[in-house]
Amino acid sequence: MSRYDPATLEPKWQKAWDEAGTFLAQRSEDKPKYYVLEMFPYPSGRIHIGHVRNYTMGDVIARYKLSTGHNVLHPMGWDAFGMPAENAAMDNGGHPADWTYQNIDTMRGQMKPLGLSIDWSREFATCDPEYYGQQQALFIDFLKAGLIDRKNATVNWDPVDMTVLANEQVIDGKGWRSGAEVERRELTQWFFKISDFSEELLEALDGLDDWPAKVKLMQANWIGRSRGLEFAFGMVEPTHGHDRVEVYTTRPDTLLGASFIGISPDHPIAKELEAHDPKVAAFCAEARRGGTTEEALEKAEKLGFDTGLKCRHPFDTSWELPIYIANFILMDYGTGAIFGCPAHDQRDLDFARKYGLPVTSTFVPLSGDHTLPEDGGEAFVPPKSDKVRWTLPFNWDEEATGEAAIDAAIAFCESKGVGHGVTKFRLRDWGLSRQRYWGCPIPVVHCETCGVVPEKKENLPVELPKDVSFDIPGNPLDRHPTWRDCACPSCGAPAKRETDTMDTFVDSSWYFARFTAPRAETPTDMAEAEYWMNVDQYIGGIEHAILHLLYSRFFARAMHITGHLPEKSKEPFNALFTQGMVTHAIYQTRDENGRPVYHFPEDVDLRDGKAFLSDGTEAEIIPSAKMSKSKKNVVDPVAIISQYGADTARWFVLSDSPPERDVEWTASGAEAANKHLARVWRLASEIAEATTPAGAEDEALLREMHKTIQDVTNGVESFGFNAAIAKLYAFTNTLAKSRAGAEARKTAAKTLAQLMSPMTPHLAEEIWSLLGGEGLIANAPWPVADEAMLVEDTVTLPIQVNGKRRSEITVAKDLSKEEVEKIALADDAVQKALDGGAPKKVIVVPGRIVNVVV
RNA sequence: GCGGGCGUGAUGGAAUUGGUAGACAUAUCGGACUUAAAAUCCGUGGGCCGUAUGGCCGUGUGGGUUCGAGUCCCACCGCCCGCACCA
Repeated sequence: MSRYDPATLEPKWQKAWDEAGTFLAQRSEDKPKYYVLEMFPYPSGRIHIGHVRNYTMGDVIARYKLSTGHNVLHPMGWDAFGMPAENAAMDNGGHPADWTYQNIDTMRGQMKPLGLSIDWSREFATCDPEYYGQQQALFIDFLKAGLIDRKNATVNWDPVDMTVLANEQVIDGKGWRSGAEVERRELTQWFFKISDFSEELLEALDGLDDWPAKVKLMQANWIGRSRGLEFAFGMVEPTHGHDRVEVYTTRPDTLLGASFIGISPDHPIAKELEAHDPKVAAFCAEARRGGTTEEALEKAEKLGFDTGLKCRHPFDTSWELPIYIANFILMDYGTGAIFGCPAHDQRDLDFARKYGLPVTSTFVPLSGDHTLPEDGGEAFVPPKSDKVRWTLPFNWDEEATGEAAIDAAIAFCESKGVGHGVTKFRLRDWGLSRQRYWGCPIPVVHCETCGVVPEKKENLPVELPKDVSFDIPGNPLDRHPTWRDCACPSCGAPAKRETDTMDTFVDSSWYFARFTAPRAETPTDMAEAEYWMNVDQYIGGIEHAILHLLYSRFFARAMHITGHLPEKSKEPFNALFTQGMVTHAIYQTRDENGRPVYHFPEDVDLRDGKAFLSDGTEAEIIPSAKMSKSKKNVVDPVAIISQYGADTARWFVLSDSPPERDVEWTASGAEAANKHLARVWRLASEIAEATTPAGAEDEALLREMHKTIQDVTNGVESFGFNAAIAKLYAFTNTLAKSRAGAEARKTAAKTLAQLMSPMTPHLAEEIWSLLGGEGLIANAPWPVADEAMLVEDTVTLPIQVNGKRRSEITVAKDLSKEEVEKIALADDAVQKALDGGAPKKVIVVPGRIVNVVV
């Protein structure tokens, strides 16, 4: 007998699918459609095992939906703009486009052997001018619809390289290449007005029933709706034309605990002072040091500068509060000014202690030991829903929750004419400008007479020039000799092109819509979008829970407003699944200085759970670490496929862990997966030649088969791939041991192949054809469990005594509670526990359990 | 720092969502087949006590709710994801 040989059978079936056009998405009204999409990859150069897992999951769904009678759309493309291509050009020369397209070719070549059911005819890369030209058309439509704005934003400025840095290029507050201290600088930028949709994006989360609750919660917190008070502190002495400081606070109830006013270094008052006072200028320069991330701001040492200016408290004009410039206040938030209440905010308390400012509690706990912050305790910050005792209420009960107090405080302030209650959102507008070459050019022109003018649509795409160099920092578009110069689309006079390009999040915010009509002359084709949208199942990493998904939700709305998507697509992803990573053990030794040295898995021998190098040295095993090239704990899918075949890789990445969690890649696990597939192949080959007559064991096998159909179907439907695979293992064991007749075993083996076909499609096709299945298994209708074969007439119930399992009974399935109780109480173990007495209580959960309390 | 999540045998994990903890798989050990090895097949497989029937303990740690907790609540510890210019 020949053996399981994926190296010949996998290409054979891939060719068969190709020739039959099995996975070309077909629009037809006679079948329901199903659109399954995995987040498309960045073309980094090689696929990694995480891609294999991600795309295999999508493939299982796609193939399952195909066999349940759907027109399936399962496309693939490339998120191809971005910094790595420019960094490669800087480091090694060459052009970002060449680097990117070569990587795409490599990765496509690595992906195709996986046998994914992808409609490759729809493939595109976001750096194709055909794609980004349509993106420019969208930009122009958004601009005309008032969905885009221009204003200032803070960026990381590298004063040595004279360039804007991405957050990831700022390491410990220093530029990654220059090592210079980064400073925060303001620049005029383009913005999508996503904050206009804050309320809607928040409210609509409720309708996303098939999204993970945690993702919806993260988005809700990110959008961050808050109710607060906007009001002004009058200044004791006006300065440079300013006589008041506008603040927004979510805790107006603590207004009587106010201690100081804090303003951003970029606040208009701070800027005035900076221009006139070198000491203020020095402080502001110091305060602007470091990166722009929220994390950096929160973790930085809190610094303040006493301006000497004072404000009056709105409730008591004799009460004067000092105005500090503080480095932790961002101009982008609220009004760029706050009042500090040290008793009820730890950051304000640290600040107050550092600068010797007063601390006044406005409420204390209802009971228990409490050291007041004025006496050296921590800031008291209970949840707003907790009741506390107020020592300084204005118009509410002494015992009230923070929530009630805030509402009462807003009402009180409004009645006194001190400000007004407002609802604000944390969500900021989406700054899309990037001072980089390798992105979609922003299609506008700056004209001296006409101002900012959008490019004419017939001139799209505004293509990136090819003749650029990356030998000096900064954006090559800025210094390109001719590309910048153009004619104003409005008046025809000489003008300058915008040299900023778009954030790569823009590219990925509508690619799912483009897949429905990837060659259309407009961004989308409404008929195609009507048919294929929405994405029925979207699959990707949890790291995209907020930004990518929120931006896509905004884009879908904006595309609807501008007539590029139907109403129903305002929420473009019906269901979302976030999968875990693939991890791998790290093998580590130490050099003479105690520094870690890492070793590739293929250079390590595993014996008795220990790892040894070729020279016999034992290496430490660090399990389940995120794969990283520097730690050398990577496995190359290409090597796995050539060693075991794609089906083994696919089977393994699905088998060991629930899809939403991380899975640990182990050599022994991959080996075992391969052995199992070889066993299934052997089993099917034997069954193909079997001639045993029908017999008494047929029914037991078929019953088990129907149960397996049910379990595997449920598993696939609910993303329980690992559980489905466990059932398939169990059923393979049953089939291997079965003495049923040849016909029953053939039926069982064909069904087994069908149930395995979404995971191991090549092996499944091979078995299907071996056992005389009709056509391709990929097109065969999914097996349906026969309800009659699932019914059991008896059930085994565990008997607990005081919650501990002591015995079990087997009873008729529909036996009454009273009868079950009677049988349970008669059980030896129960009798022994009762010791002649009567039970205190008997709990009978039908079909589940009996618990006797003694 | 803030927001979100995760934690079960030597290992990856299962558990019908509050009802028999450890399915399925890996490592290990034992056996069959073989001159031998590989492959394959059968068995063992949380800890402790016991020849065994069985008993006690056990889901990161500590507490709580419940007839019953891996599952719910509170606190703590550890790890992971995100924090708006990485993709």
